[in-house]
Amino acid sequence: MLRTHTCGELRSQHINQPVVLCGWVQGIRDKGALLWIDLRDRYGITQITIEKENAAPEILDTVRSLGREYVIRVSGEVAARYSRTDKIPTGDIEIIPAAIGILNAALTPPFTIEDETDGGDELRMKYRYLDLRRSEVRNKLQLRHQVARATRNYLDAQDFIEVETPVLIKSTPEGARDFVVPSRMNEGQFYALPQSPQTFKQLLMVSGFDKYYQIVKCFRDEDLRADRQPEFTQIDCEMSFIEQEDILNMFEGLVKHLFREVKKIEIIALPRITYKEAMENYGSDKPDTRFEMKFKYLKGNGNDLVGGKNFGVFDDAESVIAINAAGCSVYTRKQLDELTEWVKEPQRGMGGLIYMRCEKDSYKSSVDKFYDAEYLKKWAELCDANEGDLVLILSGKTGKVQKALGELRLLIAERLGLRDKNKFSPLWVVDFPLLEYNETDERYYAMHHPFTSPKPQDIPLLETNAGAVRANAYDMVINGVEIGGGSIRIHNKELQSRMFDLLGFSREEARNQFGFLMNAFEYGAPPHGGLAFGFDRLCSLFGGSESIRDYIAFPKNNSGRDIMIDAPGKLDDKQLKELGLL
RNA sequence: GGAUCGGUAGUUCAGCUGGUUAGAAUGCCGCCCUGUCACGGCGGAGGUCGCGGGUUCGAGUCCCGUCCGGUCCGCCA
Repeated sequence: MLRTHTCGELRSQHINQPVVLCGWVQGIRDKGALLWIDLRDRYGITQITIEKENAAPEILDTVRSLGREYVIRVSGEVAARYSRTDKIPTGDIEIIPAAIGILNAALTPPFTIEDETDGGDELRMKYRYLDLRRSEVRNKLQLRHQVARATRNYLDAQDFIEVETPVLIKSTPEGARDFVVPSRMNEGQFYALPQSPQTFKQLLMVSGFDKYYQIVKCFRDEDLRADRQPEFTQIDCEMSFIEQEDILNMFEGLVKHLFREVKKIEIIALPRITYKEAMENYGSDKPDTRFEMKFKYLKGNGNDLVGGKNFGVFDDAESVIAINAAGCSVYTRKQLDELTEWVKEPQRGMGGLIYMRCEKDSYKSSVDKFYDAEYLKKWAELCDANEGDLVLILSGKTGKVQKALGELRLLIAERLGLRDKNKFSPLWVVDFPLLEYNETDERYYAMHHPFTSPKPQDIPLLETNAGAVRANAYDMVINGVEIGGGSIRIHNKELQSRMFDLLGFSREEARNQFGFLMNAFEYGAPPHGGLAFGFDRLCSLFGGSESIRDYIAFPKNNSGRDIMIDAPGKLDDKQLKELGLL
């Protein structure tokens, strides 16, 4: 060992002990007759103090040549500090060096290695190995380690076993685009990297493994976002001889365990709401329930508080839905115009925004011409709106209005400071639809994936009204982020085969792509189901960050590039020929 | 595939309706300082304003194209 201690562990009880430390030069403060070196490693910072008058000439020579981020080895004695600090845990002591050796020189780094670095994102990514020296970034990876460890502890205690599944598998057209890998030994053929180990974990259930999990890399060749990377990590789980209720309980337990171990927070309960309720109340299948601001239906959902006044916008609308932006009656005309423009943007596509300011005993709205005070009062009552509140109203086709108002709800909440990153509000969203109709392709797609089991009572609907069939599928949502999702699977060959029919697979396509799974189902497949958590997202949620990138040691940028190693890259002709690609 | 914001010193940014020698902070280099810890003080070096074209007497600034990066929509079973 080159060292006896780390830079984070020496305290006053070590005073007078001889020690050897290794680390990086964080900074040098030269005070003339006195000079300090901050020595940093993963564990902390320890101050090295040199009194020039009493120091050996070799030490002074060495120190003169030091720069930031030099790697050095310091042997000396622990001393009590003349002036202490409580800014760092080692602030009571310092090292009086007997010798300082340079283990390696360093160029001046392109950005400062400090918590408040001066480096921009791109530069930090290019020199990610330097960025990772910063405690802020290192702490995020340490948090990730803690979450992984706590996950394994919990699942291990529940008799789950971790099994690795292959990374070179077969491409399937459903779902996300696959990353593909050419096969040299099978010219013209390709492996695909798994979007998830879905079929393998189901096969493990057929094999009798009962309770499986894996913290596993998955790959999707789709465009990136702050919370999406082409390779990402899932906590992938599957269980046999269970029903939906068992899964929900088991993984409610996992999430509570993680919050307890990692965040020291007790989660009391995870409410469950149906997909339908989520859409009706929040306009989203991943509602942020840290705050209320639920939808109120002026029209639709059995209400009609707007009819018969010859206001075409409302009369022609399928739904008229409102939210109460508490305390926002002070919004200026300019602010409201800006919100109106926002809801009219193409991705939301609303015709406009109607508002009602609630003042003392009176209401002011943009539709005063059509609706008298009595009407407005009824609206206010429905929305629980009181003096100082602002009711925001959208109208149109139900689904579109829900979606747009859901986004508006989040925007208002953000401005009101209701999206507190230190508050956590987990819930289950259950009873997702089994299928989703795609207008362009004129066919149904599986909302979750084609192995999801319909609710038994809805199976007859498969022939008559397939869009209304609900699935035994569930998502765990925390603070408006989809953290995990799963389903009870189909374990019966006939039902699976019917599902493929419904999704427009020919018998042959189904056999080619998933024949191995269908065959397996003929050899005694147990009832089973499971779910997968987005591990990177879970970590960023715990860390209070929107972006998952800092929780991944070496992430890709927005274009799917690793700018540090400059990947992806071209292959030379020899390699291409070998792979049969030229 | 689309929208939008950005690219100026090693770095993070400012730079007005186009006008003399392009600024600040930080980092870097030198000198001074006996208790600093984001040390402080004084001085210095450091720029093809992403790239290409255009408008103009004159472009960091305006226009067109292009490359790179951020965010969002589509996409992500």
